[in-house]
Amino acid sequence: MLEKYEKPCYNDDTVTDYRGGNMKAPTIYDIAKKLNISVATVSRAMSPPGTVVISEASRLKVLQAAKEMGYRPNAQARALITRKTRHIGLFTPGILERTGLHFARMLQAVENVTRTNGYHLVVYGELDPADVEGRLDGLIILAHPNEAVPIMENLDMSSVHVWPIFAEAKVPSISWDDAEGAYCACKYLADMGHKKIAALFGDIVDDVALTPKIAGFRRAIDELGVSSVELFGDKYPDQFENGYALALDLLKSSDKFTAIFARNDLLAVGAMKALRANGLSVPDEVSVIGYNDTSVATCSDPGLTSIRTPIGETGELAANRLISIIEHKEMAFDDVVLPVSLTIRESCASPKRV
Amino acid sequence: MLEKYEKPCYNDDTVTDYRGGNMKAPTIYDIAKKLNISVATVSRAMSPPGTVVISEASRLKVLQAAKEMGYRPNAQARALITRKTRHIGLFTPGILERTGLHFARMLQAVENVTRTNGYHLVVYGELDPADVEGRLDGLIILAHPNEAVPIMENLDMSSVHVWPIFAEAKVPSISWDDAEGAYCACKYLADMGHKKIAALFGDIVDDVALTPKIAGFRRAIDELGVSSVELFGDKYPDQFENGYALALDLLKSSDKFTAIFARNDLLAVGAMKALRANGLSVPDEVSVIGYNDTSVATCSDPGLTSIRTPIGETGELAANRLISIIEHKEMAFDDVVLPVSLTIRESCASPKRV
DNA sequence: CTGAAAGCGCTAACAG
DNA sequence: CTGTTAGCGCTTTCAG
Repeated sequence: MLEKYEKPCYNDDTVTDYRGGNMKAPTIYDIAKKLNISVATVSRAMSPPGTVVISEASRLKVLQAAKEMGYRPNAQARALITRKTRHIGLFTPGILERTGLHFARMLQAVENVTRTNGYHLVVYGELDPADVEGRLDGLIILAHPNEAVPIMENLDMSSVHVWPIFAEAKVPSISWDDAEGAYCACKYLADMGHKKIAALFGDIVDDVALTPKIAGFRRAIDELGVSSVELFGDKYPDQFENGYALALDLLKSSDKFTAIFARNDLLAVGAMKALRANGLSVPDEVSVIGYNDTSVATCSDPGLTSIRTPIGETGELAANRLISIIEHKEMAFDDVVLPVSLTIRESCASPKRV
Repeated sequence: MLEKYEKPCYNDDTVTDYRGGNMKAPTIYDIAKKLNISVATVSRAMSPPGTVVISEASRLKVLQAAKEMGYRPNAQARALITRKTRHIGLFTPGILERTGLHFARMLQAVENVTRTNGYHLVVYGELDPADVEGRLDGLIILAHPNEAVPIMENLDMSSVHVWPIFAEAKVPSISWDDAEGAYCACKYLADMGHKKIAALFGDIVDDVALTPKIAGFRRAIDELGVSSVELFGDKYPDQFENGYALALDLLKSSDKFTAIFARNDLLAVGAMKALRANGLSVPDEVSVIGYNDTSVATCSDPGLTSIRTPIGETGELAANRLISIIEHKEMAFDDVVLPVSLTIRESCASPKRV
């Protein structure tokens, strides 16, 4: 009976535990041989229940033997024929600089979803579409449109784009509402009674990712009838230092602002430091509100009131959607814009300074 | 001439650019057919120069055709036969909670090294050795020994362990010198004139990862002839809150400390906040030194003097060493302990309070 | 130096 | 429901 298998069987019949020795890993041929059945049946037993025709008895018998023998399906052989690698990529250029403090939160969410669904997450700080072709089932692009678009255009696989602004209609996108966030921050300040709000935008004006925040801020200013000063520019590579420098500029001018809205938390805490260095207390004399609600907001003193952006949720959603697309549960989906919220701490109060 | 190839050729002769149409990707058979040579020669041309016998003329001819046809080697087919996947894993449980603020720095370094060497980095927040078997060429284990050891014992591949303490002699390890770090912090304080130093250790005493810090701290205390108070316990899940609470406990006691050494930066800034809340100024009345030199140290006010641990360097070294092992350039290497350093900011000064 | 042929371990028709 | 068989795309002896 055993002779009919032409494929070589490397392991003899005494194999009970692959880990025990240093022989080659058992294959479906070894299982088939041991059970006197065909490799096809073994293969069928290995595929997810319900996706293939096989008797319950066979499935159980094979699974049992496989367990005893320490069998592990060979991912490469499977991928070679199914054309699915069960790898999902995450492209995130400038892990530290750009995505900064958000990154761990995002990665954790994405990794959790991919792993739970049986995918392996491959992380790239740089990416050439050519050398991931055929290695990935799909890609999550966590990048500024400037970097994302060239990738998307040459990519031969499913992908989703995550960024607080839409990049392209061609690729499904997940983002969060930065216009609303900036509006909300500004309104919070105005509602407290602030009449002149300074905005620390930092980066260069034509940065597409900054646009929604500027728009939201300006809309609030107009609607709420308060006045504003907008500060741009980033002299230093470090956001904290930029916040410090920008706030200093602000103080040198004669603007009678009583509140500062910062484009991100680092800029905000930098500004707070400059304020204190100039004898101004936060929030008694000047209120400061940050953006992103990162760990620096939690541990600054006073605690920084900040707009919370749904980083983790975004990552989770992106991963889930990508998997749906890959598995054809969902061929396409509408772009999603997640809401932001306000985390109130101690850095804002009604204005006392005039 | 062409009939001799039994393997099917899916692409006709007009193929010039795979991207142009939606036919299947070209294989070595397509190249061989076009060039009227054997697939063996094509295969040889694809392997790294010098590793295989082939005439320079053939190699160039094949490479040229491959480029024109948009050929990409199939990673799975190659892996199936070579038994090398060119994937390296990074196991890092509790990406956010545990590895916290370091994580991005470490990941960036590791990703950079792996990518530069032609490897793809797969990240795992949880890992069962069974389901990475055969998918990875090696694994970087960035985990507390409690989590690392069970993994290492069941792992069937090369691995290196990264943690500020040795876990096992069996696996090469890279770490940094926390004993020296704690000593150095304490000495810095003592040299400034502090006579009683409080240590905020936070976590439970028997945590193996804490041991070197405690040992280093105590050695400094003994050698330098200063006195100390050690505080343990973590009431809250959040380190910042723990720092705050621990400092409060300290203030309630009658200890006449003038300086605080904190086990990590978050604990330190939490303590600074508690100090200020009690009307004590840093560093005028109490000096505070942190550990790890993370982003919160940079942006706290006053800037937190902190022990810098070489996270990025560690990741880089770990990845390089692992690759050396995988490629048999280095069969084994000595465990490495990287030095730490002191980053001086504004949170420490000579004691004025008595 | 090059070609023919044998697989790597697995899945998927296609028969039975 | 199960077995046979033909590959997936590539590397690697082994001849020539």
